[in-house]
Amino acid sequence: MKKSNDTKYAILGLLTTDCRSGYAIKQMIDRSLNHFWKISYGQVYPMLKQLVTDELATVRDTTQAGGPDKKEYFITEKGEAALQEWLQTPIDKIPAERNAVLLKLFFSRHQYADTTIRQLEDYQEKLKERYSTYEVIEETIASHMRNKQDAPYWLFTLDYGKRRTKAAIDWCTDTIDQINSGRDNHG
Amino acid sequence: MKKSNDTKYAILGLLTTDCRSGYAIKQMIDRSLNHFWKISYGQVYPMLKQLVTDELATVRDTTQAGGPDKKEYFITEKGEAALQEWLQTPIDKIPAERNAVLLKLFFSRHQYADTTIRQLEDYQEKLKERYSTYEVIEETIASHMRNKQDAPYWLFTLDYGKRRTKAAIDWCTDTIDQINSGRDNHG
DNA sequence: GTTAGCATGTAACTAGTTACATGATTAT
DNA sequence: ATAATCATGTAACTAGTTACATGCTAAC
Repeated sequence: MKKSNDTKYAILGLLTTDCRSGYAIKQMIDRSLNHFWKISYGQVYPMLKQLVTDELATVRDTTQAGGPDKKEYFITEKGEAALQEWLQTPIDKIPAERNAVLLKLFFSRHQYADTTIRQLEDYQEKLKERYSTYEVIEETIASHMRNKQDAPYWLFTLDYGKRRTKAAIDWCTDTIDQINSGRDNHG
Repeated sequence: MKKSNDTKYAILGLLTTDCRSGYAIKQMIDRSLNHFWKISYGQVYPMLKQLVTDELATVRDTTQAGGPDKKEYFITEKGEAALQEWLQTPIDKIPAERNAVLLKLFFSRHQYADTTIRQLEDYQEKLKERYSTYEVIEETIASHMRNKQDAPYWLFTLDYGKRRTKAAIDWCTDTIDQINSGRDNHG
């Protein structure tokens, strides 16, 4: 069983949009795929090299007027075939989220209710911030919409993030309430 | 800035429940923390060793009548202090979920609507399975309820998982509908 | 002159997975 | 006998992060 390395296909897929350089790919992931994918330069550049080695992409050195030199990558036919094959392959298992907040909550009988509530409030605040970044991503996608074909799919992924984040925010409110009412009963 | 290694505290925390061996810890995580944490034996055993080295736990060899030998671990006072300190520390950032389904959806203009829908249906099915495992976890927690003090917190984490999974299931339904109605318009 | 943004890359590290190896006991 | 469950562990690997190193251009 070979591992299919989704990050490889994230990069390959982005070569089908306007992203042609390692820098542009990193920017794009940070700005528009941020809610379900992330990557570091330490992955981007070696992987682009690998794509060329595997003949899934070609590279061309480009000198820009008014900007530093860069490398432009282009997906090959073999690359497009590989991308489509990957798109058709169903995922084998649901992504496992590792959530340190829940881990702490799980052991919270070792803690005063106050401290637990503070943790949940802090988490909720971060979730709200995240929710508001979805608005930013929505704008980014809207302004990128020369690519009309991509737009609906990109907005679907955004909707997913919003709904799940909303569910988590609401859970925080309700859980804080429950801890508070439990505390009142015992105090 | 030192990384605080949450897995270490997951194990340390479980030593405050009835789990005393590496095997028991692994079972517990698979059965009751499964929806927000996972671990492999390749982490458990070396980490238990590390806890002893760091004096956060002690170990005792135990021979069982009717069972193989095992090692029992006990949290020390230093360990309990470390656990509490970790519990009080707020998380620095929201866990980033890497979701290959969304990644594929993001590039789905390269794919027939049928194939995209099949992916979403497959994902939804897996989500429903996962949702039903929450019922199992709920039972496990209920049967473990000698530890009455832990119960409410464990059920909170379960509620989180249920709500978020429900949000994802509903999103699948709505997204499939939208893709279908879009296809009708263009066909 | 200095900050911000564009641009490319590597080395060392940390975390986590997978496959392997061993062996006891209990139930079918 | 043989499968399931209990029990412990390591080696090799893969993925991903962080810190570092370099250098250009444009705007303030």
